[in-house]
Amino acid sequence: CSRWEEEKKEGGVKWMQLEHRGPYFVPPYEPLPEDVQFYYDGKPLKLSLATEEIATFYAKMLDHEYTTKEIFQNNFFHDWRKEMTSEEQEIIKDLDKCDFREIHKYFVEKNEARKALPKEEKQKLKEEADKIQEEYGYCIMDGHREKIGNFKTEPPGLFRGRGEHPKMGMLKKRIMPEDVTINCSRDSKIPEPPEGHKWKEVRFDNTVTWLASWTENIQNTLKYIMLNPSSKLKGEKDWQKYEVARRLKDVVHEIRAQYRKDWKSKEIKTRQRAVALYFIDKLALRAGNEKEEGETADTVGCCSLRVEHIQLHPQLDGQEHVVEFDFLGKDSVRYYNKVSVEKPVFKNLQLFMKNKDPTDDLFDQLTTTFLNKHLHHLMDGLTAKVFRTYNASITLQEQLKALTNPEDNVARKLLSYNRANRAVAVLCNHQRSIPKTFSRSMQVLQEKVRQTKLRLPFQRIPGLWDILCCSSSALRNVEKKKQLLKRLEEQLAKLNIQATDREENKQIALGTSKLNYLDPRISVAWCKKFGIPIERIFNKTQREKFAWAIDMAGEDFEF
DNA sequence: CGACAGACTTGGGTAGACGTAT
DNA sequence: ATACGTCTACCCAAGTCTGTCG
Repeated sequence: CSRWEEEKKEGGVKWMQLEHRGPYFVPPYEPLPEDVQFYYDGKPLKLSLATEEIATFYAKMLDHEYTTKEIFQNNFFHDWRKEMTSEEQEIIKDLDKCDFREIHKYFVEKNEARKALPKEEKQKLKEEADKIQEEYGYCIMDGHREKIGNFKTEPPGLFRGRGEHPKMGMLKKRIMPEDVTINCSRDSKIPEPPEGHKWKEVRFDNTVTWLASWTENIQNTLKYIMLNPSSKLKGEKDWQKYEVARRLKDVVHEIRAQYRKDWKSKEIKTRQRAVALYFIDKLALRAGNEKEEGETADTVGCCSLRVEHIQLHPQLDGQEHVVEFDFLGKDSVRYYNKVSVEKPVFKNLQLFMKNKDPTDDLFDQLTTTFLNKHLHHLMDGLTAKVFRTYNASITLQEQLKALTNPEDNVARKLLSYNRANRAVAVLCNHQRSIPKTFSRSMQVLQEKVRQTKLRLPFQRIPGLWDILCCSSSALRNVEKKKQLLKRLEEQLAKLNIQATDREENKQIALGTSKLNYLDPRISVAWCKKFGIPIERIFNKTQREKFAWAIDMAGEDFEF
């Protein structure tokens, strides 16, 4: 455990020593060959270098649906024109008259050519990439060599947010060393900017964890280069997060009693806070900070729910006091759920919605700051998102307890694990789009099941072999057959489990909860208790990220 | 306070590495 | 050995929450 339990630093200090090479910059733009042309109004037009580069961004995206969106086109064209020479601006006035198809074709072919490269060439490219990773991908922090999460600057291109993003298509500019702030320790070997360039700033701030930062031009916010999750720094933070969630376990009953009381408060503000907290606790909703309108896609969380996002049904499908939620959450993922709530919650919701327009805030008196202030006062370090961590982890633990049968084989136990994981993913609304190859690969699996069944001989005639048993050689034969049958049956069971698992997982993403919400010590303990090798549930990256938990948790760990 | 900047976690999508079946 | 499907690593956007400033 030593690595995870070294000395605590005071006063927000995150490290004593930090040395690194700075970011790796994406290579400069390579002009198109002479014979690849852009056409305007049917006629070839030679573009200036900067204009051409931006044209290639658009050309590369031609077969994406979003280039057909008006917002995307307008944003792109507006930003593109800004970078044009005045001569180009004179000519290029209508995006519809721009023909990028030849450029598009050029990149498609270039891509295919790269894929078709001989093995040795590919090997060479990989070695070059590895060399860059080796040189720029690691830093020294307090004497440990640590992997960096993202050591490359982001390449220029066209911004594509998620959902109906008002800024889609805008030009994301190339990051230059002059944009980059370096953070490292004063006495370290300070990274050299690329030849002929200088850094925006070099600072020595050991109260933050980032190695470099720059401001991106779309939202005008900072981007950082930080450590990989496998690092000690990130691991300790992660551990801390779960310890806070475990402390919530001790007081959550009091908190629940409190918000039930608050449903009847004289203050509307208090009632709103109590109902919102009920949703955050029961449904694992996100806090829902307010966002600047028009700057991002229209998505909401709990505190920013609007009247139009819920419908109240006094009765529905034999249940009472049903709230029907329908809204776009983080990443514009739809949250749709019908929940039977306690009567005072229902009554309060009716009250909050009275005389409001659909676009009015449901919790008009509530902000995340106000909610979190209250939570702070209930428990040290408590914020809205801790409820998600707590409920996810406790659900996994309970589900594992309920679903795991010690008599089961490994495959069955793993199915139980995945089902427990799935229960959490459903709770947290972690969805994915159905994989493009899903139905085909499902068919392939079903066919395998069928084939295996066909190979099962005599399966429905028990005792047949006993009858056939009349000589010693026949006996040996029968023994062989029995072995074969057993193998086939096991294989069949395994395939069936695999098929079930895959079908149930069609629209559910397990990764996010596994990586961010489930205390890994629960999984480690489960593996130890039931003799499952840890590799069966955590891949290499996950084992690296959760090294602290694998080190610490015994089979009797309780969240 | 309320807006805003800053720092850090959480999120889905996807290219391409990788492993497996044929 | 190769084709093929799966999984991982990476990408970078989009959240949460804290602190500061006027």
